Amino acid sequence: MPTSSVLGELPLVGAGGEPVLLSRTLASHGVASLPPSRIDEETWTLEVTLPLLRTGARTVLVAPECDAHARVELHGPSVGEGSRAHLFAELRHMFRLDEDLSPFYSVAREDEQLGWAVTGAGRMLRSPTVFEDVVKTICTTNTAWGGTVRMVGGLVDHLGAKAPTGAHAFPTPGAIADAPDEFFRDVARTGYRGPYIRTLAMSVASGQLDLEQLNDPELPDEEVEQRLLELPGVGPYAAAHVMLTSLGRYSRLVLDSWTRPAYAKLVGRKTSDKAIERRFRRYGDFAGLAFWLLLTRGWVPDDAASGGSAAI
DNA sequence: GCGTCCAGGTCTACC
DNA sequence: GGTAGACCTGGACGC
Repeated sequence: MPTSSVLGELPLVGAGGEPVLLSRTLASHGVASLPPSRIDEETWTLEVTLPLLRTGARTVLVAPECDAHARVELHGPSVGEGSRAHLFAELRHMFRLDEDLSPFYSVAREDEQLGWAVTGAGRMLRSPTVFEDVVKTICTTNTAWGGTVRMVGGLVDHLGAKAPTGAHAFPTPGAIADAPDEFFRDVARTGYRGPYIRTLAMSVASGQLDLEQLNDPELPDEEVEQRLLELPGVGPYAAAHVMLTSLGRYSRLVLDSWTRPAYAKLVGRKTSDKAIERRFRRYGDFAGLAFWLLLTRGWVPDDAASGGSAAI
């Protein structure tokens, strides 16, 4: 076990003063658990390796402390105040603590199927960058989950900056752009997705493409979706997934090989995509989030989601 | 152990 | 605009 020290507290409260459930946020979607993150579903802790501002990376642990905040621990040697502030800024970004989910909770509170969510569910854990989330989402397309884990793990373990713990951060666009064809084919085994990921990384590394601009709240959903669909390897599923899990845009429904059967099981019959979209239209800008929450409620036992300290 | 088939989402060519 | 097939890998299955 690496030596560790307490770095500080992460408040579990949204921008509107609404509660943030650590367990629900960590279990918000599968991509959140891909390297360089690791989620322990016994203790509801997040271990993640993040790049520092200049060089290197550090591994931090976010653990339940009480309903009001989580405890943040640093693995390995201590860091200066600048790096500490940077790591906290990254964690606040990942937990979307700048987002006010109160408008959604106002809708959910009136809905018998979603009322349970107002205690702090619905907050999607995101990566430090949109680039990371887009690459990970491309790695989820047209493959089994094991393949996604292998591809992302390959990128992280071989191209990401190394922390003193031996763990690696997610690689920079430049590191991915510089990787040879053989790496994508023989190591990460990304298959036909290799050229997509590399082209994307080259565009971002060169400055030709700024994916982080998609965080701009002034951009309408339609434009965000269009810009995502223009990226190599990103189709309707991937665009909806990035909008939901990374960009805080909840209007699009993620319709894929898991959500369609899961919804069919829930309602007892197969339903067309258009019919599903019609049924969730009443949730307006939160249609995608409502759909997602209905399908994933069982991912966290209700007793584990009842309070931050309950999981200890 | 080997070969075959299938699932998975996106892209491209074709109608 | 809609459709078919290719892309690539891992897993399941039969022999």
